[in-house]
Amino acid sequence: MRSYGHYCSIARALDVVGDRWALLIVRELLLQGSCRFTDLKHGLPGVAPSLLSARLKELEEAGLIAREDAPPPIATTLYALTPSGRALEPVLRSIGAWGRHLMVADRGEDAFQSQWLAYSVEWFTTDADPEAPQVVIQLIADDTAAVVEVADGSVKARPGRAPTADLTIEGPPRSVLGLVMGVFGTKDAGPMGLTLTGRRAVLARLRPLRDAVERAHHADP
Amino acid sequence: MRSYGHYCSIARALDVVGDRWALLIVRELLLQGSCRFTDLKHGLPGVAPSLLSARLKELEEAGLIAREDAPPPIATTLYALTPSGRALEPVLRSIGAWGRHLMVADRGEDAFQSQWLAYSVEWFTTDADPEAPQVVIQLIADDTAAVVEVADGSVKARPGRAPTADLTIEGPPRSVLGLVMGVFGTKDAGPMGLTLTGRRAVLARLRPLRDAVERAHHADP
DNA sequence: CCGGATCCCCAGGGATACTG
DNA sequence: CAGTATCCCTGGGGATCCGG
Repeated sequence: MRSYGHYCSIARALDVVGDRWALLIVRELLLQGSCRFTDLKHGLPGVAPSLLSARLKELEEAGLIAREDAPPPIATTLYALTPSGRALEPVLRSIGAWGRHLMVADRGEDAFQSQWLAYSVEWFTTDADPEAPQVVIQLIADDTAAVVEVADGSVKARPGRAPTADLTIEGPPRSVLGLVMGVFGTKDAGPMGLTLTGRRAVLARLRPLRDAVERAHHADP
Repeated sequence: MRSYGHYCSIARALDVVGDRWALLIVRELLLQGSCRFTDLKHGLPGVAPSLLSARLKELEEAGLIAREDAPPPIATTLYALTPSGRALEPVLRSIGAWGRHLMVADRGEDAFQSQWLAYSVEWFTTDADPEAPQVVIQLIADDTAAVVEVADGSVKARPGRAPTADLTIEGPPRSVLGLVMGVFGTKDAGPMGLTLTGRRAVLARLRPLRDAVERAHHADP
């Protein structure tokens, strides 16, 4: 990317990660951990392979990414974040927090992946009752799935399915996320195309963090 | 900007503010407050007026910016952030925090402005001794100046000059910021081209916050 | 199937000039 | 002062192809 030419830490940061797709590549490496070119490509629907290749090279030169040749049985190159790249997590968290208010709009054809479902819950909700016993919630959004474990005041989420869950929420991505993030309540679950199986009460354990944009509106309407 | 087409709050946020210059426009409005087209242009060296005009229109449509026609005596249009735009401050803070480690590199010809000097100090340093009386530090970097007031555990900084200061630090931007941010100590002030006037000891009141990238390296080297 | 490289084409953005 | 208009060029989307 062409430099902004400003002696300012924001501008210099954007000189490095302001290119198209750059921060989304970091997102995928953060969520997936060390992974292959193809895994990245799959986690970034719409990216041209040539562009992905070019960005990876740039980010490697900038010291955000390291490529490691996997040991013999695998014989492929893996991409991983360096400490400097991992230090971008707060940036992605704050951007994601700001972008939450854009998730209610239905754009229909957007791609969706299970790791995005997982990070949304883990980053933007908290355990409403740290003293209560652990609960497991299974989320199924279209063909993606994630397991949410709420316990000891923290919320952990990962792509995949659990053998057993206290509650299973199934439906389109917008509805699953909307319910989990508190955009609407269980009463509206039906009209939103959701199917809830199990103890609905455990949903109360998941408290959505206050949205940054809403908070700003409330502070100064 | 072309949409990424991901149903993910990070990607949707970048659909809105991922365009070139967009976040820097927000930076200027955050630092300068409500201001005119020309003020923005001046705070964004290198931007083409046509591009600035286009971005302002886009950001206005996205609801981040509002244009207000100033009252009669002025008769110009002012641009200001809406609450939604102001909610981007944590994003700019985290990006700026990550970009701090890029500020040591000397790129020589970079533009520099007093409001960037001010926010760097205010965002990334803290009062090392909240009980001690207020101190005022005058920073002069080339032709820009900022006043830093340290008191009651907080650091306030603004562009401009103070009638009187406990300490005046003058020199090239990289050196002034390097000293204030703790990259080097007062012993190296001479070689860095700095001139210190007043009580050097008050510099100890300014404690730089730990750099995110350094912290990441230390956690996992 | 993996990890790219190559090619074409268009839109986004840089530079400069110009106008209400 | 507050933008538009114009020109040009690069960056990136899309598809295809190629070596391992």
